[in-house]
Amino acid sequence: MGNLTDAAKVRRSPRSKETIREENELIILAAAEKVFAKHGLKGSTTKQIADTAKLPKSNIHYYFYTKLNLYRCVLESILVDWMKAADTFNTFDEPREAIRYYVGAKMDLSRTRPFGSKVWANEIISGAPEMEEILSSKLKKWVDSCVQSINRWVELEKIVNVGDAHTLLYMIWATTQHYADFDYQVMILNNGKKLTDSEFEEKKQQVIDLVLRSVGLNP
Amino acid sequence: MGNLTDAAKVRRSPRSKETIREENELIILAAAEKVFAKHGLKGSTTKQIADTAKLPKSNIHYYFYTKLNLYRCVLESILVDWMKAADTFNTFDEPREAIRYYVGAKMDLSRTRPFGSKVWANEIISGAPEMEEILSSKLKKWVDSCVQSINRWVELEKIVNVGDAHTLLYMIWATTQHYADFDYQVMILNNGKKLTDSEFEEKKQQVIDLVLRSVGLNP
DNA sequence: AAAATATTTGACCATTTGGTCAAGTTTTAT
DNA sequence: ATAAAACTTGACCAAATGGTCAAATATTTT
Repeated sequence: MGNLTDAAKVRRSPRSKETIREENELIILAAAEKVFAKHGLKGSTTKQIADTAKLPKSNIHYYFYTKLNLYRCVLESILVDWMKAADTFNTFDEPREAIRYYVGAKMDLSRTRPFGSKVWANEIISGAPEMEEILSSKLKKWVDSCVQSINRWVELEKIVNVGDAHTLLYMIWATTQHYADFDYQVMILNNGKKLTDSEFEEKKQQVIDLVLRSVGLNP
Repeated sequence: MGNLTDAAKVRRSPRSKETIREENELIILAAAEKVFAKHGLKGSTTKQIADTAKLPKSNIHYYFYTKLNLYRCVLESILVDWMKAADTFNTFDEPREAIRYYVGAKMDLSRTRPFGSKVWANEIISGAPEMEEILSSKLKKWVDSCVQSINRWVELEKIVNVGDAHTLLYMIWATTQHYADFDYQVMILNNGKKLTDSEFEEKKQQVIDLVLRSVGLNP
């Protein structure tokens, strides 16, 4: 057993300086995202998160103080990725390109970070008690500028008149996030097998085409 | 205080025979649907449900034994409404009518029974631990026949080729259920006001038109 | 009317929960 | 080298939880 201690020493030494905090925070955030995705804020326990992170429970509290604070940190960390995809929407002049890029990016996020999407879904479903501010400030502003873009495209007759631009946005959000939030259902209806990468790329293209046609654009 | 007892007697007497159980079960189911929608299975407490139902906690256990059993009963009761709307999809020959009717019915359900939709959403998000059987039997069968209908429409060139028919179905589900599951977000982005009945009818028509165009049909 | 059945309810309990704390260990700064 | 700061962790706690039970009340059956 003596050499085991030596091995541990060797393994631990390269882990240098202030990275300890960073590393552990990332481990805990990832574990928390997974657990919160499955059970929501109230349904998740700090012990579950600790076990998932393979750390003692006290450690979770040492880094994040309370469960609620950890939950907020998870939500915020998801928002960063969320906003990156969103920001591009208004940078394209042509609706075809804007929709293609944005829908594609949202589909990719659903694929790469399904737990994050689920945590957000849970939060909104339960009345967004922690995210009310962000929704009515940050998100509201982004949506307003999106709506303007869409309305301009309608005026320029680049897309058909969809009535309320929000309706189109909601369709895009709902459809793309469905592949993350309801991935289990998607799997069951795919004969119990998870979508392969190439299958997912197919669906992504199909979703893009559906959305394009829905506003009168020929894919 | 004597007449208060008399009043109670008078009020209670018309409540006849075996309706006691029926009445209470309905009250508890409604309360449970509301609470489960907000907090999920694990996050909800029997006390919350009891308070919402304005009954003592023991009463909930008397009628439904355990929290898990009550949860299952709620899910089943929602499924009934769900399936009613679903059954009609394959009764129409023309895709335009089938889509119009089905999307309309799903939107109406989102409006009239948002809590039910949320409970299902929560259940699927958390991996459908209680509904796995139903998903892979009942739902799978219905979806398969739906997919056939859609594929036939494609062959007859009544709608454009959407690739995998599932993609279209998911878009319909996701978009319509968005108005229930994310109603809080919809409200915030509607300047903090709930959608009025006439606003909702507008959105419903817009969703129908988007879906119709997405498969190449002119609304 | 009285026996049998169904409903109501408060008191109670073992378990689980989020969170604290202090004693130990490791890493960094001097 | 050694003091200071940061990290680790098991033991612990008050509050909340799902569920039980028996006694009281109401309803139905005979």
